[in-house]
Amino acid sequence: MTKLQSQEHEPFETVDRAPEAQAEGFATVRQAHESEMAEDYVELIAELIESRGEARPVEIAERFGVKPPTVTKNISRLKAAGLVRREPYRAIFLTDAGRELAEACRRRHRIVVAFLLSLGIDEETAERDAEGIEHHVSTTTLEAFEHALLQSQSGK
Amino acid sequence: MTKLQSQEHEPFETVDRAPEAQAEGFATVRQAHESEMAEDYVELIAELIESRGEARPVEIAERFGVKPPTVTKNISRLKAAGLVRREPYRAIFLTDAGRELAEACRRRHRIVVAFLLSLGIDEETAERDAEGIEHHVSTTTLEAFEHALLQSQSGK
DNA sequence: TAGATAAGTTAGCCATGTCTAACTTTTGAA
DNA sequence: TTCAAAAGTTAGACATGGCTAACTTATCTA
Ligand SMILES: [Mn+2]
Ligand SMILES: [Mn+2]
Ligand SMILES: [Mn+2]
Ligand SMILES: [Mn+2]
Repeated sequence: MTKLQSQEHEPFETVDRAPEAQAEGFATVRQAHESEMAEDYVELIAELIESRGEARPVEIAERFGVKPPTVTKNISRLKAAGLVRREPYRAIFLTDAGRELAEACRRRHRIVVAFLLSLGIDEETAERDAEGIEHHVSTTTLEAFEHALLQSQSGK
Repeated sequence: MTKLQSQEHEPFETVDRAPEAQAEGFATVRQAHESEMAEDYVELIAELIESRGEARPVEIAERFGVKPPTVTKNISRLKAAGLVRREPYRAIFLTDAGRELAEACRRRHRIVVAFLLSLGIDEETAERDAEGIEHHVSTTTLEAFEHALLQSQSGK
């Protein structure tokens, strides 16, 4: 309660930023979008392997809501990136790097969802929003979410 | 404190969802990314008009951290979408539709930033993360952010 | 075990959003 | 008032991530 200044009608101040800082922000968003496909794929592949024993293109296509050729193309990109291992017409496996990335993404995903749920948001909305938000949450913000989550758990 | 079940080591449950619901979530993310360029542009254009009197391609390019030809191309897309009005080599104006979209985006942006700040996140990180997150926040979630913000204001 | 069906791939198309190089228009200073 | 510098545009390239159509391979069932 030490520093109120003068805003009455305006709910929150607009933060003024240097052009260069702002540009960096947009660059960060673009980078996040570049990694997004890989993150979502390894995450889903890990979950399919866990729940179904293996990850098959049909299933992946169904879960993402895309057509099979899209999956084929993207899987070959993941392979080129060293995240999956696989032979044509066979199931898909994660490399060590893929598994590590998947674990980090699943953890982040769970935290984001749990955090949204803790705000009283319904499950469907929490999952839908988290699917996009997760890729834009820095380590700092993720930690803040975890912290807030602990608070809400002890306080309830 | 009425419904603890049985998780001990696992911090949060993974929400199991029907393939179709999951696919819808990813479709929502893809749609958000389709509107993203338009949203960020009208938002920035509105801010430039407000602070500098007009919105010029050079300035837009600098703030986004992209090259001028990218701005030219994107502005022509916005024009085709009916969000801006403009003649070659002149400054850029928002149409009524553009102004409306800009206002909604600016409001949403401010709320997301304010919410992140309320979690104790530093300004730079809040702005950077918000730039991506804002496009994935549903009305429901935005309202939850506003609500949490009110709580944190009264409680502090 | 043959043949039908399901799964997966290939080829080629498209939209988006970025870039560089080269050109045009506007602006402003001498 | 000219002309150089700054601003803006055009053309053409590229990567990404979707798609359909047509083909190939694998699986299952009669
Ligand atoms: Mn996602
Ligand atoms: Mn996810
Ligand atoms: Mn943004
Ligand atoms: Mn995004």
